[in-house]
Amino acid sequence: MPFNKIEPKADFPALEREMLAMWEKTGAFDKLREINRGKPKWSFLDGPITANNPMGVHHAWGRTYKDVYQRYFASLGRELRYQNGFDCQGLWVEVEVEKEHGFEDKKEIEKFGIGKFVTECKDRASKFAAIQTEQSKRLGYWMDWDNSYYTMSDENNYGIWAFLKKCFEKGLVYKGNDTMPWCPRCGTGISQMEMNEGYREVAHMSAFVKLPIRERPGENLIVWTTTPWTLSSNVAAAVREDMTYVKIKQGDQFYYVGKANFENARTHPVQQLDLKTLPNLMSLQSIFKNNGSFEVVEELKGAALVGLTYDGPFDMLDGAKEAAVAHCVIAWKEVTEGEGTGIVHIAPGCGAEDHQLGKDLGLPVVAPLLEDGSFRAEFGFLAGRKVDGVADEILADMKKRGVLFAKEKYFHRYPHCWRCKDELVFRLVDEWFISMSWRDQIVESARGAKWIPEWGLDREVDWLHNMGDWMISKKRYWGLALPIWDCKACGHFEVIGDRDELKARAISGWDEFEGRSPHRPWIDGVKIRCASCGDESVSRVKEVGNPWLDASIVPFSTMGYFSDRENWEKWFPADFVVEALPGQFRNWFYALLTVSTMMEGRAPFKLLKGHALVVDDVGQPMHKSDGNAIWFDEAAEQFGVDVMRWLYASASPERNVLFGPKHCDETRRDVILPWWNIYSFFSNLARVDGFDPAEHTATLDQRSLLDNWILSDLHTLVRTAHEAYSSFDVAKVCSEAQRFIDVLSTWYVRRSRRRFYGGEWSTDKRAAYATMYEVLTTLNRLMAPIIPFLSENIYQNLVVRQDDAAPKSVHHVPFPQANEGLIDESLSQRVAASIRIVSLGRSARKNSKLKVRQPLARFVVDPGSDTEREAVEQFEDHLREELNVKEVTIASEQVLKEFDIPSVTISVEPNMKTVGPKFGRQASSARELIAQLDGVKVEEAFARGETVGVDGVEATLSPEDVLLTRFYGDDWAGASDGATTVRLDKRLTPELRNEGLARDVVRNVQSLRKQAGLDIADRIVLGLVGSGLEEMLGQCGAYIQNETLAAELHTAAIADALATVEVKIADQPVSIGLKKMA
RNA sequence: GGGCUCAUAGCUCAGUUGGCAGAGCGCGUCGCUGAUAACGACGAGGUCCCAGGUUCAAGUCCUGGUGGGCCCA
Repeated sequence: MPFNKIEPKADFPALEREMLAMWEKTGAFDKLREINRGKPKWSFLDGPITANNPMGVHHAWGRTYKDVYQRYFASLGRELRYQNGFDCQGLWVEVEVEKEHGFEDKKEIEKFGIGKFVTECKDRASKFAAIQTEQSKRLGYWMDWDNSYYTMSDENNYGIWAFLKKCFEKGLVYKGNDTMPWCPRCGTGISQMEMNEGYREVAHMSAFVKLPIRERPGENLIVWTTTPWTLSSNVAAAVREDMTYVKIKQGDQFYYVGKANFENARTHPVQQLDLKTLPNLMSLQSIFKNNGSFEVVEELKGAALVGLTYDGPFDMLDGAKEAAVAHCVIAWKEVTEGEGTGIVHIAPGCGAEDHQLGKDLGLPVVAPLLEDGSFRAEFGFLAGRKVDGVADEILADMKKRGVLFAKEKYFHRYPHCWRCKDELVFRLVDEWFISMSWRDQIVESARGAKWIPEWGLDREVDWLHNMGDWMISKKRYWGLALPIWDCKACGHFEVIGDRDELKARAISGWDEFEGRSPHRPWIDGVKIRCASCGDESVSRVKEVGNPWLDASIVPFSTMGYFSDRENWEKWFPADFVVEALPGQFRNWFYALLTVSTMMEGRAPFKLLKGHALVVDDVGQPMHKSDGNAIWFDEAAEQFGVDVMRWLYASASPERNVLFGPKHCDETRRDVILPWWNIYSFFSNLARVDGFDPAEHTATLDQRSLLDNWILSDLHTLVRTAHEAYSSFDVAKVCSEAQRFIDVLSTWYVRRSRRRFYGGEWSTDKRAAYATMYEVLTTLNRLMAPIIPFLSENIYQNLVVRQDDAAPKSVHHVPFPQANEGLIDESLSQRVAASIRIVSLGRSARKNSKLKVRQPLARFVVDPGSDTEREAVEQFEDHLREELNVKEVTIASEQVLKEFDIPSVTISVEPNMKTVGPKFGRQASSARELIAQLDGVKVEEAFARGETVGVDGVEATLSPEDVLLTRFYGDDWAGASDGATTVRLDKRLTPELRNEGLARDVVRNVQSLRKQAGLDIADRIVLGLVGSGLEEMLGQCGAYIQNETLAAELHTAAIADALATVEVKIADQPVSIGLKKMA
């Protein structure tokens, strides 16, 4: 079948959709799996994507990597699992469902019904998994989409039970309490990892509060807080023993504060907000001044205050009773001289550090808040009030009672719920934990895998060492049902390891549960008998599990660990995992390693590769709320996914990728379009010429030097691509391929173009076609993992249409092997040299304002190396044509004389690479002295085999120590680069001048032909009117007629011209007119 | 507060064992005109963040800063 006619302006998104449909119709993916079935395995483990929203462009980076490497290993004949994962359970899904219903808090969920709510969460995850599946297909991501894993599956959930049971058996599961960040709206604790993501800068009304010292009437401590509600739970006041404090007298009262704190200028600790618009903070000193005159009466060490007792601000509330008797000044080394008063309000029930300190010192804990962030009944006027609305009232109340010293609006970073954006509070809660006492084992697992980049391992180990015990519970609804049955009667708890165990242990509720997924609320009805006290109403704890558990059991649950161990052993551990780096050290990677170490004592992957983030055009993180996020679908249809994939594949993995229209355009222009242009150039010619790849072949010795060169470079590229792909460095494949495309376009095709024109199938034409065909099909296969659509489209035309026996998809073709026999390093170097010399020639022309259109008599090359000399000899024709000269000559003494090339002046520059070591300490001064040498004399001396001395220094110069730069006479245009010098003869004979004029005329006529809408083959009558054209026409008339298909050439205006134009040629006005031949 | 990391052209980034500061984009000039809304060439553009130090020689090595980013506390 003939080759397709290729439109130069391609609609890539449309082309991609066509290929998608074709794959779908022909079952191309299934066919690939069939081809590789039973072959050596390559195990990829997919980190599940959160199935809660449609994909953004940022998801496409990681997925591009996943698909690229899968396609590469498939092309090597490896069997793959192709299993995609969806992360389904967790708060983020709940939040969206809540939003849909407009729920404000957990009460509304319970009113709505946990069962209905959980079902909707499930449905939402399924819905977006389906949407993401379609989007992933559009990305060209080849996966076994009917076999994706879902973290909400029974297999996955029961798998986690098994893990937790193991932890339990080792005594690592415990119920703990801690003061932790809590989201009052979501009614759940926020883990350390989650909190890191939620900091925002906000203003709070802060309070300076008086604490009257019981032992010393009239004397007060002053503490400061940005969270006045915590004052209700104050237990102690902390000072640093070695810090200096001042005692200040104001009116009839005395106050204690830190000396440095007292004197410090204060600032808001914010970075993002516009600092100029922030109100200034008053120093503590100024705050005193505001209250009237004062005087510092004494300086003392903090130690002098320790042990004093004081009256708390809310001792009258029932809830604070226990603390009231305990109020005392304690020593704490964390107290600072920076912000605050130097005396720190300690509320162990309202702050993590406070809680730790309280534990250490055995202080009572006052926990004032309920789950929903409201005050407990024992807190008097605050009872039932939500914590986020009481600051003003608390301040007003303290003011009324005279214990408020001052208040002030204060801007700072404060943690917020990463999902609902509400402010977090610190709250004392019971949660379930896995002890990390065995962290060293996990570290060992981490070390057992290879990490790219290498520092990833260090980062992970660092995290593992610092990580506290893993809080695995969440007081929510949609998630793993923690398999912990906790006996209310005796406090004994146990972990159930799987469904069968639960069935065996169940004494009630099983029948209702049977047939349900192990989720709330259905699982909650199953009761067991307490193994310790025999109580028969032991229920599961209410909590659900941390979602990172869900994602981390997958190396086991998805590979058949619990159902088909033999199969599991074939795929575990995974050969490859690739995910975005930031965050995952403390999330998925951490959890994966923890679970897998518990289950099998080793990492679940052999190699982990990480990459950075996708940010917008100007480097800012993409956020839906900032309006700079780009949805995947939009980008896919605007730029095409091949462009997107190339952009991602070519990016440096450790650096954030800037994604935006500008960068997509750049990628398209730099890579996709040049590649397409080369391809369409070939296909269109092949179509017209009736090229048949089976028939029009060429042996190596029938091919031209250029052919052998491009084949050499091609196979070097194949070799490099293999190395790069298999070391997971696709960016290198991209950069090398791009370099190849560039040289293919700008040299091979450019230089070979004419070989494709003309009718007969000469040996040379066959060679050109055969070579081009091999280059295109090979390069196409090479890039197929990166740009699967475009390469498929090209393959269908270049191969499938020509050969019925060929594999039906480019992705079924084995990856090409480098033919080392075709690689000729020295030929590549010679071609590179010829390209360099042409570039020098162009530079010389440019410097002397001699346009390429003007033919010149002679190009003289003084080669800088043997390679260049050979290049000039071998590629003389190319040099002549590219530079439009009549002759190319290699410089020699005889040549210089013969063509009257004047002696040149030469400047001398030191080559510091050799001069440095040789001159040592004197190198600097030598450098200047050398530059002043007479270059001609230096060159002559070298020519005689002598070295050259430099005044004032001892060593002498050899040829390799200096660079000599030549200057050329009036008749010559020259350029030099290193040791290479080229010269162009600037002298124009009348014949040369005429030829130049003729080419000017031709160019203008061609442009006029195009304007007039003539077909390439139309013949014309041409009229030229202008002074001084006769001689030129006499010499070059035939040439002009030939080039412009002018059957007639007149030196008079054409009477009924189709088009005319007035131009200037060699500064002379010329009128050109033409009409179509009848 | 501690650790890691980055800082090079207007932009995005290379720069290996220390040895004449680079690429692409953008910009400017020009060319080509049967790859044509395409393509090519040439050019301009630098306080290599700052200050010290080592060295004949520092973008590169060392020390200390400044400024960004990430992580931890």
